[in-house]
Amino acid sequence: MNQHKEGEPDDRKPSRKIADELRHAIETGELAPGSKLQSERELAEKHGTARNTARAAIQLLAEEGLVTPEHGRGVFVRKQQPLIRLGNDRYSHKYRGTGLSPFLLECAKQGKTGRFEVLSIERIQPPADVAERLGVSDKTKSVLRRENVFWADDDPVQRVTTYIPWTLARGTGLLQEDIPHQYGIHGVFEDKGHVMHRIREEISARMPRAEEARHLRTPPGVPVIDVLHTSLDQTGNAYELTRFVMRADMTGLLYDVPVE
Amino acid sequence: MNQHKEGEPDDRKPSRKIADELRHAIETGELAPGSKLQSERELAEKHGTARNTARAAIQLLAEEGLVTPEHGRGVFVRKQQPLIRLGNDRYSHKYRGTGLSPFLLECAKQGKTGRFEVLSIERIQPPADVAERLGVSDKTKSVLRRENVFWADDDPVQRVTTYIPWTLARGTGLLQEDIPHQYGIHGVFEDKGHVMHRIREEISARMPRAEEARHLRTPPGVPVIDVLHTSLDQTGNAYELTRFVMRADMTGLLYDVPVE
DNA sequence: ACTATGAACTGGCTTGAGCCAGTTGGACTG
DNA sequence: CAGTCCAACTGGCTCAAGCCAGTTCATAGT
Repeated sequence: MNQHKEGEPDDRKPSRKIADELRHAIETGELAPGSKLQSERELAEKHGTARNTARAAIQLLAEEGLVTPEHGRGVFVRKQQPLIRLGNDRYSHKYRGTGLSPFLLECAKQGKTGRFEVLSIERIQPPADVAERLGVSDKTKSVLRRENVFWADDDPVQRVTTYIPWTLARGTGLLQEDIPHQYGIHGVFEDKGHVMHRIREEISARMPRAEEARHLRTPPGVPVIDVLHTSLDQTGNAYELTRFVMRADMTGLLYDVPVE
Repeated sequence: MNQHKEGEPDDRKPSRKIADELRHAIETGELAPGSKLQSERELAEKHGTARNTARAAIQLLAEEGLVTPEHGRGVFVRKQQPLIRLGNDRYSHKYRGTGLSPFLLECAKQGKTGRFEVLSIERIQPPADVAERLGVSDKTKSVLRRENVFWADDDPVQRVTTYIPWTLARGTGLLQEDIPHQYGIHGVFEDKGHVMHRIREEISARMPRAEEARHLRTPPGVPVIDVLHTSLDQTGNAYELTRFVMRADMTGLLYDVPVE
């Protein structure tokens, strides 16, 4: 149980020592996922340290994402749930016109109820990175922005922001809230001569901004995956851009693509 | 500068108040990337709090990835560097046999010197997820594992672990340390009748495990991107598997793929 | 011109005390 | 029996003090 070799002086800081011991117990399954740790006060007494020190140890584990403290209840070993995997096939032709949403299908596959919520639909001035990728030169309120949040049961899972050049979006009904995200809108683009031919997705990960953490209710120690998606038509023209900000503890990505 | 509305009582915790003020200064550019914050002791005195409280504020920002404390030097606003973007075209035929490595090319593009280091090459018993995806049923030391670390200048950037069924790897020279990662090895597979036809990549993000944080020297508040790559031949057979663990503050992914 | 020393700064970590705010479950009340 | 209330638990946060360990740089000694 104790990590240090006999004979050698153990010069680890007390907080690290407690953290190492707990981590070891978690990794060996001695502390099962979902189970409750000893309370801060108990840990402190057991190791002969101040409560602050036990607390620091727990924070170390929380930062690694191993553990989630819950105010008034205790500290729990995080159980990693199966990820909702969004694949590049979510834009596949096979879904077009079926009314099926890959996100909702994935939720169903895991016995969860998926839904989405429209935060806002506005005609705005695009941020620089969006304007650049959409090739929008005139910046004055030239894009339609639609902001959705997707839920699985009672957890917000991803925030989806779609940008569409206003010239494409005008008079299409895209302002209506009952169009289920981008899965229902691609017909509109085809009517205007833009058939989705390729997609380009720039992926990065980071800790959530304060506002994103509020929206997505991410526990501490959970990063987000940030996907900047661009839809290209046959001529390589970008006609639609979507930014996904996804909770990394609930979602993942899957690409199954040909080698070119 | 102060975030709270006049007249209303400001019931934010002192640590959050300090953090909010600093965050605001960072977001407005008042505190430029790379610049040094006031010391913990100064911040504490300025806000009339204990040093612990100023310290807690800084830790909040560090968890968000806005700031990096450096022992003995100070706390600095993190400057986000351009990401080294690895695309799905890194497996493209255009690189085959050229000796060019997309990773090293990306480094060069940013004026950095890329190199790689071989941690280990061993014949081992595969972990369950690897065995499953490779379709290896006999688990006894049936795969070759090769572990590399890629560097850009003096920063470790990604840890790359390649698994190859031993039946494929035997007698191929893959045990040699001077083969530059997987970029040089695909010819071997073609000799054995496995031409790379599709790739399948499962992507997730998380905080680094303690050991990964040591290897990659990730500052606190920096997650890793975890990519499980599988190479498939014409018959859909998985003949090679590679796991990338990448520092999210230095690397990103790019997929430019056809819609099928 | 070089090197060694050390003071004065930085963050890292701990102590032990206290109060606040959610949560839980049992006892008491209608 | 259903509800209310409260004690005892949980983590959240703060204080004021102290010591340790890196870093930096001016100064003193070669």
